[in-house]
Amino acid sequence: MQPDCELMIGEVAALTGLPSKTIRYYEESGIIESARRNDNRYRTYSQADVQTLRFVAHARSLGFSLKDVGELLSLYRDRKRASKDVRRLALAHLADLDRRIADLQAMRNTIADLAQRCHGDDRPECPIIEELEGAPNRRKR
Amino acid sequence: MQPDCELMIGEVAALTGLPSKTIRYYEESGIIESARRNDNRYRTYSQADVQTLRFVAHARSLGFSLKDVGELLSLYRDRKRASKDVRRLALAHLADLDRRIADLQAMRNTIADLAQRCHGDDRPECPIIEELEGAPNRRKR
DNA sequence: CTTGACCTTCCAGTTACTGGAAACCCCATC
DNA sequence: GATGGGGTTTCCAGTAACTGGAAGGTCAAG
Repeated sequence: MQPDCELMIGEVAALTGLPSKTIRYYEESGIIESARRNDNRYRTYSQADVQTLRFVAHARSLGFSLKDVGELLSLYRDRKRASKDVRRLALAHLADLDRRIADLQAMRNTIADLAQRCHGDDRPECPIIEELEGAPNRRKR
Repeated sequence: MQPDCELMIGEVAALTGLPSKTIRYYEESGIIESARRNDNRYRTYSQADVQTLRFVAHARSLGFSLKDVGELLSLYRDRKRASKDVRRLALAHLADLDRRIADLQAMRNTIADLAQRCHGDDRPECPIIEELEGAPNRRKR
């Protein structure tokens, strides 16, 4: 692969694992800068662009929001970044993940318990329905 | 509280913990049937409506989608329901929750590991950025 | 010259709400 | 009677991060 061969969006999609649509969406939403165009008005990408998109894809796969990804990208590009800024972002995300996991886990445990107590036969009696009929648990917000 | 006193939406909101907006939204999206109106065209609700909305709120708080809530509601109303139908819904939801928890947990562990290895000082070296720079982990889909 | 595989833009739909605007209703007060 | 306050109504828009589809341009092969 030549160092400066220009790639089209489909090739970049194949290289990054991101759908072309998503790459265009990232451009449109300002997460990456607008791609150069060739004579046909087709977007063209360099290897550096592929690297940037891989960074984005990886950050997204770790659950960072696009907003966070934008900040991570600018830290990534900043050679003088302070690692504490990166770490702060990561820790905030970690806390968010923990919150979401705890919420889901609580639901999961309740559902598992109810499902386990439900006969699951042709009769109408059902602890699941009965539970839903009762007062909802306090949901913290 | 009289048995058949008609409540206005704000009172129902207070009784169910659901915002008025959300109650209107549930009506509009067909999850509950359209409320009767009084002379002012204000929505009025019975105690039975409050009970239905509590059911909905509780199911939502357990993470069921509105679509699922619709099905649960019709099972709730069906005196001849088979508990296995309820259970099937619950088990599908459980599987979904487990999938989502596992996904989040994997992210969480990676982030926690990276954050722990990051010095978090004023220097630019950062394992978090380095990880994101590398190839993204295969994400199953 | 047509076909097929790309690419382009634009619009709509997804989920479950939430916020805000403009207007109406009712009651209490000045 | 005017005003104010608190409810209510409808409608429109925005959220997050895409995804699907339509209509049309470009290019190489057959």
